[in-house]
Amino acid sequence: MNKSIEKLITTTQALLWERGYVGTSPRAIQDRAGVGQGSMYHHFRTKAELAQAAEERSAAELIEEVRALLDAPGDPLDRVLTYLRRERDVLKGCRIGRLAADPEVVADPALRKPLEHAFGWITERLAALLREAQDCGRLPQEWDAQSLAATVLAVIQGGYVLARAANSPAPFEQAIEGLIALLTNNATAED
Amino acid sequence: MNKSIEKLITTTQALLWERGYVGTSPRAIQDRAGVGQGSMYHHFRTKAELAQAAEERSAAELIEEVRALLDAPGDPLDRVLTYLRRERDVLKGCRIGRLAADPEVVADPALRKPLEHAFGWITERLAALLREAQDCGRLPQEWDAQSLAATVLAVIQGGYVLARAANSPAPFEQAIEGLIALLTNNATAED
DNA sequence: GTCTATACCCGGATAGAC
DNA sequence: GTCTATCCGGGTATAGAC
Repeated sequence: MNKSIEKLITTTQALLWERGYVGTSPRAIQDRAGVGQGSMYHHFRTKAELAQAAEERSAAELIEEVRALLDAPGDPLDRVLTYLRRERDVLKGCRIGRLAADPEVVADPALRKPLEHAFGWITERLAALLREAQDCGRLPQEWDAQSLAATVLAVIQGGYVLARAANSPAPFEQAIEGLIALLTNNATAED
Repeated sequence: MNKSIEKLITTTQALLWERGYVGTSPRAIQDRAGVGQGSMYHHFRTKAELAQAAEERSAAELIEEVRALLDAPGDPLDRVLTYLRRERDVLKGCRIGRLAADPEVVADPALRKPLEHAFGWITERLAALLREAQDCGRLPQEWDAQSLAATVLAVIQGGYVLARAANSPAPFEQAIEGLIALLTNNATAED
C-alpha cells in the first residue's frame, strides 16, 4: 500500500547510517527514494519526524539481530563471545551509535529515545547473560554484571570509532580480542 | 601577532568538538571568532584547510594531556587506572573521536590523519605501560598488550557514545568500572 | 497523494576595494 | 590583512494545482 512511506523510511535509515542526522537532507532522501517533495511532506511533516520513524525502525532491527544471537542455546558466556565475534561491516560503524555524535539528536528527546532504548535493551540482556555466567562459575561472583555489560557494549562502540579513525578494521578486532582475553582468562579459581 | 589566525583555530577546535565537521560552517566560525569573511579566507583557503589546522592542534593537546598522566611516576598498571578514572566532561565526548563519525573526515586523508595519529599514539603508550605491568606480574604474560591497549581506549570512546545516547554519564562510568574490575581481578596466580 | 512553484536563509566560496 | 559585494546551489520547508 504505502510504498512511498516504506521507501522513505528505509532510505532515511540508510542515509542516517551513512551521513548522520545533520548530514542527511530531505532532498537527498527524496532523490534516493525516488519520492517527490510533495509526497514526502504529505506523509511526514518535518525532517525530524521522518528521522524519528527511521530511527525507531533501525533500533528495532538492531535489537532483533542481537536478540537472535544472545537467545541462542548454549553456555551463556559463549553466547556473549559469539556476539562479540559476530561479523560486522566495521568501517560502516553502528547505525545507532553513529547518531549519538549528533548534537541535534542528543538534544531532542524524540530523536534520542531510540538510541537510549536500543542500548538500554542490549545492556540489560548482556547483564542477564553475564549473571548466568557467574552462576555457572565462569566469571567471578564479585564482578558487577551491569558494569561489565556496559564495558562489553562500550568496547564494540569504541572499536567502531577507532576503526574509522584508522580507516581499518584492525583496531576494532584488537579491542574485541583484548576483551575476550579479559573475560576468559580470569580468576575463576573458586571452582 | 596573528591574533586572527589564533582565534580562528581555537574557535574551529571548539566548534568541531561541539558540532563535528559537517555541522561546522565557515560563517559560524567567523561569527564566534569575531573575524571577518575576508580575513578568514585570507589565512585559510578552504574550510577543510582550517579544520585540518584545528584538528592537528586538538590532537596535539590531547596527546599532551594523556602523556602527562601516563608518564607520571608510580606503578604502571596504576597509571593506566588513573588515566581511566581521569575527570572528564563525559557528555561532551571526545574532541578527536567525535570526528570519526563524520564521513567527510574519514574520507579525506588530511582530515583523518590527526585522528589516526592521536589514537595510534595513545594506543602505543598504553601498550608499553601494559607490557611493563606484565613484567611486574600485575597482568598475565599471555595477554597481548597491544590488543589490551585497544580495548582500554575503546572502552573510553564507546563509553562516550553510550553516555550521549543515554544523556547521562552513568554508562560511561559503569563501562570504566567494569574494565577496571577485569584488569585488577585477574589470574596473576603465577607469582 | 503527488506535482510544481515559490520562498528565504545558509554554505562555501570568489573578486576587488581599502 | 580586512572589508564589502556578489555568486550559485542546497536546506527546509509552504502553497496551491492536479
